[in-house]
Amino acid sequence: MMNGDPLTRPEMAAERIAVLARAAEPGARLGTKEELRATCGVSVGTFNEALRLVQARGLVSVRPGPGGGLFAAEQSPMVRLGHSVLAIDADQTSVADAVRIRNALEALLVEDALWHASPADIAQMRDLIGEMALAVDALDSTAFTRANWRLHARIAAVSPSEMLRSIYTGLLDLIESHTLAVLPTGASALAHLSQRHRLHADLVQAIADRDRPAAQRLVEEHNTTI
Amino acid sequence: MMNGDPLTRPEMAAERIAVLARAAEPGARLGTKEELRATCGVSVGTFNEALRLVQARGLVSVRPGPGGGLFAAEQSPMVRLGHSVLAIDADQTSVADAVRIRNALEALLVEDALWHASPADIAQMRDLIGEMALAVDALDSTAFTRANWRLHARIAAVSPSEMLRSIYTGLLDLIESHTLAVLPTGASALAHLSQRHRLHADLVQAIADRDRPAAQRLVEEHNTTI
DNA sequence: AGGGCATAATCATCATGATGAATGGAGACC
DNA sequence: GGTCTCCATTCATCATGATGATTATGCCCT
Repeated sequence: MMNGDPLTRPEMAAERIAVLARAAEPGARLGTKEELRATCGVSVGTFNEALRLVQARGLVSVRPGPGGGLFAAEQSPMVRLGHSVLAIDADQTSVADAVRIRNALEALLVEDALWHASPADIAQMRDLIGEMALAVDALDSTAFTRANWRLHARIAAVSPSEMLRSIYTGLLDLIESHTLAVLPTGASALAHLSQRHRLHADLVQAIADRDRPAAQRLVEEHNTTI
Repeated sequence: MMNGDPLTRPEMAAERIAVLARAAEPGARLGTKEELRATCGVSVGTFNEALRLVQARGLVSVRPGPGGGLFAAEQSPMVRLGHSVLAIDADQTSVADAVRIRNALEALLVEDALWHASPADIAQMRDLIGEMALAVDALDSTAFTRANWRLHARIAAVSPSEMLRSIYTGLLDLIESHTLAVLPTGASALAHLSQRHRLHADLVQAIADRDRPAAQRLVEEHNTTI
């Protein structure tokens, strides 16, 4: 199933069905299961496995009864978006891309936090700022980075937009999984961590104060300095 | 498979396996197919269908031989991102959200176009600007909007970041599928379309001139006026 | 014309058995 | 110790048959 692996028989059959479904008008009848199974040249069980795969992708629907069988379905736009993300070649993906997109979305999330953050939300953000401060004191840049990510995830959680949250936290996850190995250490790290901590504390304060101009300035600074 | 439909037997079994896989450490052995099939309480064929589903989601891997069977896999971050997008409840998704996220990404794409657009790319953008002009003359706001979307898709296609392109065009697709029914008509539309056309033509000119400040100003204007 | 019923088509799921391939581990040999 | 072979384990795919559910259509009755 992963890029580069040879396709299993059900996967090949699924791809065959997908090609037929995409070439048809939405709602068009593709044929009975038996007819399509013969077209794919696989056994009944293997065909059923393939069918599960293409149904899960929203490409076909299946009906019993006279005139029944397989019908081309139109993937909903959300499903298309999900599958286009799944189809991204992981080898062509850089952390820099993810960071860049994430930074573009940061401003939206802070905007949402200005409007939607409750006192309880802000208290939790402050807890995380406290954890970041402990990490600075301990000169532990790994712990600092982790707390920092948790702070950003917490800010994101305030947004009422599920789509925005999902995309953002997915990107954060991707960045996390690639970044832990290259964290700065040493005396210069202390100044950097302190500065970074200050920036985040000021950001949370701007959210708590509902101070949009300050928040926007801080996001801009956040996104243009590492 | 869609939200709200009763789960089929293979889907229920797949969910059961997914729960087990997520609860385990990556790489941990979950058991033989036969053991897990008994746990799920389904027939062999149904279990195999379920297994295809969870394998496709990157949650398990399967090995033959002594000590073989099912193993918990760790979804790659890209796969997690794709599935989190797939899991977004379509009923909770608004076009306004999609537009907002798309606008945030627009600046990145224009930035990429400034650096990566070839003369051929720019010529094609200009063709689309020409189509938009024809639509203004014909007072056809549907055709204008379509040409406008194609222009944006064309600008996006210049970006070397597959991730950015995929997310952006998926959002554009989502916006397209929801928006066609509410386009303005009438005399006021002419002034609006002309202004909008002018804005896009200036944007393409800024890209062609590699004029970053102008491009940024135009994106900002693009994103703050409808 | 509308509603209900019967029939046929088609699918969802179940059950069973078989062959060939892939894998890991143990034992034998150098 | 390293390598190779053999054996047992386990899976991938195939084949066949069955039952019960769902669906569309046609016919009959009111």
